[in-house]
Amino acid sequence: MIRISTKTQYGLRAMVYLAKNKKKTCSLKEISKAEKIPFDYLEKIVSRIEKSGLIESKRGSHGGYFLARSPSKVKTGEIVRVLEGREGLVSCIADKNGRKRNCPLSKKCLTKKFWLRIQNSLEKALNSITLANLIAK
Amino acid sequence: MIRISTKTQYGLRAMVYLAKNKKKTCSLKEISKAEKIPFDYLEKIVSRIEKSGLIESKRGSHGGYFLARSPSKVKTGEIVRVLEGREGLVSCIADKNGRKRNCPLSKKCLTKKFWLRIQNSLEKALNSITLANLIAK
DNA sequence: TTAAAACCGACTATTATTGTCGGTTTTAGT
DNA sequence: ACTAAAACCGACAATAATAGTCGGTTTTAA
Repeated sequence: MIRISTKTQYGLRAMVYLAKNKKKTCSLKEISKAEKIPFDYLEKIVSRIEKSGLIESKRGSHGGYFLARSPSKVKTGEIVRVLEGREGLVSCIADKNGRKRNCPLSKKCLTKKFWLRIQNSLEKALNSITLANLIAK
Repeated sequence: MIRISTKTQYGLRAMVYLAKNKKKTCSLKEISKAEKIPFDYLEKIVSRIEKSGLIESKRGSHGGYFLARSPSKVKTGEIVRVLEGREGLVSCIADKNGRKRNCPLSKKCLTKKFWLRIQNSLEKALNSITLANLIAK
């Protein structure tokens, strides 16, 4: 089966943690311990998410991270998109620096529309679930 | 976005080619040329598909490959599963030599069920489309 | 002033992907 | 029987992506 990178899994876990603790700012140390994610790697991941605007940070002592919006306003699809990077389930679908290896068939290719359809269905699934849904159960 | 490997893309294209030419046996040379897939790589891919039983081969001169079933009986999900290998969208979901890196949280993890849900939705999409559907349009 | 935190860029190790190569075996046609 | 075309096979190699590490700088509350 197609794999989700552990980066994305870590990232989602971190986001869920922030959603569960949305009253306070959470330090990387805290998240890293609670979720058993390597500290330095987590930093890179969270910094990436922060740049996307999904979370915000407070620097200095007693600093940390917190959600930029309420958990019910954060779709899991947004998180996955930020961390998985590249656009397109297959390389011949659009680019946004997922690098488009131009398929030599393009026009005639019967599979392109198919992959597009799968991609849409996947995105639909991801966008139908929010962080609030995840912490609800 | 999550990526489908080019191996799987090649494999699907090859299968579509066989579906379009289901009257005859098609040689790798022929498929490779028509679909612009590196010959040696294609061989590896097709050999893998053959072992799964989705296609059959005839050896020797005038040999080649052909579908083991009618295109309407071959779900795209089967092809993807064979080529993508590993089970589970995330590593903590089952193993079948996708190698399970055991998640230290397991029980408490709120995200596992989520990934499972996404995986199901993806499989459903893939299993709802057959080779016949692809060549129909 | 100090300690705890975010922030940053470069580096490294490991693994997966995408091929390539050199050969063997099988088979139809001559 | 010989030849050419094909499948079949295992090992190798190059590249890219992933996962993780490291050494520092900057900011801020106490």
